[in-house]
Amino acid sequence: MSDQIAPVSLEEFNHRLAEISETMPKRLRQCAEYVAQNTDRIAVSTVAELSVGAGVQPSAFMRFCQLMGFSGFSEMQKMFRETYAQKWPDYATRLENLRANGDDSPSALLAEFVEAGRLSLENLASTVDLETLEKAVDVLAAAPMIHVVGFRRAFPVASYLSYAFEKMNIAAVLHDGVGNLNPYHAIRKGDVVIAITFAPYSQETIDLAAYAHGLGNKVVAISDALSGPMRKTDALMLSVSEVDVGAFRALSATISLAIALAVSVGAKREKLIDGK
Amino acid sequence: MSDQIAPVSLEEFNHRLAEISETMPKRLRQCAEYVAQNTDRIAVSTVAELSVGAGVQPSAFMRFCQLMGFSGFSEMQKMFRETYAQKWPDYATRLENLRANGDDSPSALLAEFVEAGRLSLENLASTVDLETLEKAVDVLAAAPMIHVVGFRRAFPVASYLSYAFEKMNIAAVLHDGVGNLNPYHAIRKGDVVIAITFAPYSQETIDLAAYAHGLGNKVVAISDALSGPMRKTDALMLSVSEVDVGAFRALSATISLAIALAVSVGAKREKLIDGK
DNA sequence: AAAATAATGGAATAAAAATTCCATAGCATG
DNA sequence: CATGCTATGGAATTTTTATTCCATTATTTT
Repeated sequence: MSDQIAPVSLEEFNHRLAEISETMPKRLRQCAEYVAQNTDRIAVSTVAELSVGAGVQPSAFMRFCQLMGFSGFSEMQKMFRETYAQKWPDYATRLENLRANGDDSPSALLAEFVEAGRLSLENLASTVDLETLEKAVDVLAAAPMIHVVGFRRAFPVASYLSYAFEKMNIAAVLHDGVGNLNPYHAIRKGDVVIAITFAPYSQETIDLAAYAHGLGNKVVAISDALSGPMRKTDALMLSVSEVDVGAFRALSATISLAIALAVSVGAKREKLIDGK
Repeated sequence: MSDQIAPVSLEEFNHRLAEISETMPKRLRQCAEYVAQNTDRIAVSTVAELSVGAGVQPSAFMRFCQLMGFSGFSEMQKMFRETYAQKWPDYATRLENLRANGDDSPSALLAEFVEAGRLSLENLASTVDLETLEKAVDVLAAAPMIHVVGFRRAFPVASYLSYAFEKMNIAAVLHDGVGNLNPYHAIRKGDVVIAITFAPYSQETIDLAAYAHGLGNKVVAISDALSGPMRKTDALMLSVSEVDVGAFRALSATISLAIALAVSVGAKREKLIDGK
């Protein structure tokens, strides 16, 4: 076993690998070779699998881990699993720390929201369901009228969507609940509804979507989970998970998705007009 | 155990999750919720870890796996480990993949907005004027009533601000222009106005801010430049520069700043109350 | 309100995986 | 070519992890 301290990051790991692989015996060098080429598999494989891949015995692989400075395979794997998870730090814990420090200064809060926003955006980029997004664009591009609905914390998103539609000369109404007018009359056959709602889901939004669906109309939903009550309306579900800061979220990802959707619809419509 | 066939891809998995999660009992729904939000952890975690994450017993998590169509956790994990390699590429690559689908495809546009949002947030973090921000928090925390005003593309920001204030039980009104009522009567001496406006600046917003300033009231402005017409109102100017995508912007930075401002005010008020 | 059914928690068990150990094979050195 | 040292393979052991089972608790139905 090496008396060296174990690497704690990918960089350190690679450095040590390069450093010692020269002087390794044959089998262990095979391990080094294989590991260098398949770094990404370490987090999700067993010693048995890796040793087969490297063409050595499990015990040989074990010795390799120890030479690298770890106590064994498990410890080495732990490092890789943690590196992978690093992108999603535990926000609950971080917030607790923040609270514990009494650090609710404006700048600390702003930093939190900025960081939460960045994470949410990254996550959006890697989890968005492109197929559904494209279907939603098609449906909306063909709609004679778009109804946008979203209350409470979804309302800013709804209002921004209708602003964007207006700017692009796309027929759209924002159902804002002003005057408690019955919005149902406005919905005609063929119209499309964009419903935005997050847990706890607001009943008005769900009802409107359900009503439109009952008429045989298409519904596009923007929500924070694939499950949720919009499911019943057969909606094209676009789910976004925002990283919360305390009881609030910055809506960065949701608004980005919404505006991208709107602009895509605009682009698609232009294409359709040009095509004719 | 379900007689359904097990999902073999992330899409299938998500689909099935959405499909059955409404009809699940409480604990299993907790699992579904947690899994939907932490898909990336499954490949590198144990049942024990995931079940504490979801707040359930390991056996409950087990039943969840079976309901999803797998024989057990191991089989489910296998699916995630196999698709793991595709998720490993970093954020830059994922963005490229989004862009690869053609210039004005929804995914390329989304990538643009995501990237613009990230840049804007970075920029916000490094350029925000902390001193002004803190002054604004102080002023707002002391206000008997907060008036929020912002039209057109600033309106989503304004509405989110008033949502946040409402949630924190802070007296605030959103001047939304509905009914063309004269908003000036609502403004009393000592009230504070938050005015949000971007070029081209909307006259109503400027007028309201100027009126409040004329009464001797404080004005907090969120805008896209330090100059601009709000200057005249002696406002505490918070400037945010958003990166545009074509004619649109994702508002990520502006909303983050706004919500951080609101939450800071809430925190400050609590402190003031505790102090007395 | 009682009975039946479904859900849950927790401990017991089974399975899988990691780790160690040791006998043997290879290799260099005198 | 014998001796000591290192490397190796494979089986035995230990540890961790998944899975099952059942008693208890909720929920629904009659």
